[in-house]
Amino acid sequence: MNTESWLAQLQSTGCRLTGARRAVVEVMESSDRALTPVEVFDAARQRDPRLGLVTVYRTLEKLEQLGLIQRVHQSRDCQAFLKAGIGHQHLLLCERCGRAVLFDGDDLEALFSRVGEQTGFAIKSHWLQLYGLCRECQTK
Amino acid sequence: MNTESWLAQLQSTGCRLTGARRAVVEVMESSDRALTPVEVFDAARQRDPRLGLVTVYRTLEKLEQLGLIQRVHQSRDCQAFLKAGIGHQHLLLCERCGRAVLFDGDDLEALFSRVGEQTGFAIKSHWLQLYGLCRECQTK
DNA sequence: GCCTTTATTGAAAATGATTTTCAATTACAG
DNA sequence: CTGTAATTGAAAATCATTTTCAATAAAGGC
Ligand SMILES: [Mn+2]
Ligand SMILES: [Mn+2]
Ligand SMILES: [Zn+2]
Ligand SMILES: [Zn+2]
Repeated sequence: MNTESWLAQLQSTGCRLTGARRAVVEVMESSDRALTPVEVFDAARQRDPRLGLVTVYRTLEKLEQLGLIQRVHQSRDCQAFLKAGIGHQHLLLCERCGRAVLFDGDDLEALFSRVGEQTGFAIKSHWLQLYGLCRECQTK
Repeated sequence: MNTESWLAQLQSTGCRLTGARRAVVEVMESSDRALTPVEVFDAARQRDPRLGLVTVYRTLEKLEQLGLIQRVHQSRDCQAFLKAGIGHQHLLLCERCGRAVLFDGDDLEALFSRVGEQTGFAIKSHWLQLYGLCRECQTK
């Protein structure tokens, strides 16, 4: 259960440990797909029925600041959140069920230097996402 | 002046040619950076002071459907629009001034097959954006 | 040019997501 | 256990976008 580690990190930055935060953390930490604030709200409310949507927004903001979750941009929903990986990674998303997988080890240096030369830009960072169908969704 | 070509395309799909559309087209066609609907509104209003923001939204939607402009997602603004290139291309954005450059000729096939094998996903499409500083912004 | 038809327009209202305000509650240091 | 300051949820405010609607004007036929 990684949940305790997330809660410990929250606590170490001066946050108090509440039922509302625990519920949101449990939902985010155990989800393998990006969730919108309302989806987090619906899931977390089952653990803490008093929970308000406002608190979900506030907790997501805190978790993002701590680098425990990341914002996921998609053509439709740009406000969904997913647990973050460690270090530089990229996302692979299932177009059907939304499942998300992180991967690393891209080698784009050659591309960067070519584009840098052609355009005169100094390239600082990049953003790569792959879309497809996960194993389960391929057979349905 | 490519503006006329955009207007002709609009007309060929049954649209009427109005001052409002002409203003929005001129702004989008001549901008080298992504603009939000309000930015388009402010710029286009100088050509057609009567212009309403609603019409900007409606015209941007039409231009996007025709493939003349594309939506640009960034960490902050996910609702900005930029003229589209031809065929499969990627974006390079200046982090300072917002200038946008399209480029093509990425070779990511090796990466796709490796990630596909490791994850079991069938990879269908991808999304790549580079960020950096344009030549002008490097020297300031 | 002058009608007629019908798409287009902008103002205002409606919607939906997010943020702010605020008084009541509660975690937790002492 | 107590005092205090952080946290909470409800309600109100804000902001971007969409819908509604009556007035306007583009384009085609004359
Ligand atoms: Mn990378
Ligand atoms: Mn590509
Ligand atoms: Zn799937
Ligand atoms: Zn620049």
